Amino acid sequence: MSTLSIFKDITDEEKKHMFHCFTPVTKVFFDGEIIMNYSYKIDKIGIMLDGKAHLSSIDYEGRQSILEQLETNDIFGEVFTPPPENCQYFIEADTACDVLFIDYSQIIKRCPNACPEHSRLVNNLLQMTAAKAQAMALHINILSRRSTRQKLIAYFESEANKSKSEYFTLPMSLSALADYISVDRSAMMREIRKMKECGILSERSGANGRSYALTGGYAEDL
Amino acid sequence: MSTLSIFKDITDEEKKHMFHCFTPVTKVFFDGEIIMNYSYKIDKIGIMLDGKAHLSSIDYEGRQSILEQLETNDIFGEVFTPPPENCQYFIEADTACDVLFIDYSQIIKRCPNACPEHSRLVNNLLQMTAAKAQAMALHINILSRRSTRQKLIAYFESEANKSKSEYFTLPMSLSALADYISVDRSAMMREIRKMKECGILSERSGANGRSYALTGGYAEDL
DNA sequence: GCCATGTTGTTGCAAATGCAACAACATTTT
DNA sequence: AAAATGTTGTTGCATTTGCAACAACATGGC
Repeated sequence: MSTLSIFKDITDEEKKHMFHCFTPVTKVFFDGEIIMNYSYKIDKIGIMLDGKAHLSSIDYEGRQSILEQLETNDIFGEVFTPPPENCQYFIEADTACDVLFIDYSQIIKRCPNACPEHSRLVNNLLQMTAAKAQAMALHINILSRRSTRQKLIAYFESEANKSKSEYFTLPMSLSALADYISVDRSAMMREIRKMKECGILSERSGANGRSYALTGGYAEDL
Repeated sequence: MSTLSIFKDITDEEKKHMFHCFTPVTKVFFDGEIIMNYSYKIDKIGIMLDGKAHLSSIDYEGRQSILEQLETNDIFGEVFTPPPENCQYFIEADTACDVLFIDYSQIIKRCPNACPEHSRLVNNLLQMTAAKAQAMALHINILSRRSTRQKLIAYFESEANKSKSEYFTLPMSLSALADYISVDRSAMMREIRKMKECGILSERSGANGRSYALTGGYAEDL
């Protein structure tokens, strides 16, 4: 897969020209900072140029869910993820982050200059949005499983696929994973223990933390 | 909101010109027909010109989920919703459907003719993909609720918002709704009954079927 | 009419889950 | 070093949920 980036096929020279059409703003955030607070009617979209963050939801009862994990070249914004009522959505930096902000309306309005860089940027954004849809589809696939074990297996399978090796390291803490798959953390821990006892999940510790692997035959297992 | 459509701001004359860049195919499907079977590596995207359909997932245990409801001007395809392993995905028509198919690769490749209609089409597709992301975000918001009641409330709230009236009619059967919110149908029926008893949900029958309404105070209710 | 099919509605029961509460441990701050 | 913070790991218990199985009803085809 060719690297997906907002400025793919756009040179620095062309960028300057493009900035006549809209005025992008870059900003740096530190670990733990709130990058964007989803109120209503913000039409700015964010592009993660570098760093990691996540989109959290907190409902009126204080329950937290992790809706998205954001890495380099991911996009975010209310245009893609409008918050429902009674819910607070916000992007929180997990590392230092470089973020580019653009007005969505400026992107999709018909460019009066008809500049080719503009349309190339829209093309890139389409691809990044498609990639976002893929990430969301994976999340839906996981959440639509009816049991905690099935959710874990679906998540672990996708991680195993990404890592290309049998073992994979989790990109987040177990607490965060529980929020991502939307189950109670203690229930998830209990289920992970059971899966280890059943022999369908194995864990090992290495230099760079712990890693896990699904061990064959879990498909047939209840 | 301006109507979102694949050919927005593109005249019939321009369409002909555009067809030099890529070769769209339209096809008609009948109620119940399979519009697209997601195997791997199909890069065609579909645009629902008219009609309704849904994306179903069936896992290796035969469990069915409804991942997406598709209406006029919605888009679909593996580029947005790649199927995981051990899972079968397919689009099934719920009514008669007119569908337009385009190769995704033909859309995103740099247009050698640099035709303005092409970039307008990409612009439209970006907006349709953003709309798709919004629909998926809503689904994730519903599925991330921890109890059946919370899922139902989240779903009903979104339907109530759409209908602008207090009462709303369900766009699908209760069986399909259970698949969409990923809970057991009998458990869902049980919960709906309890919600009616509690007085947080009311149902009425009219000429065009049944409609429901959330009645105040459900937020505080356990 | 009759049959096949699909939806709605219900129940019992075993199992899974959420919740609350706690302990052990690691990491960072003061 | 001590304190504060966050993660991992555990348990008991009440409740919710999934599952299987069934009945009532509507719909469409023959």
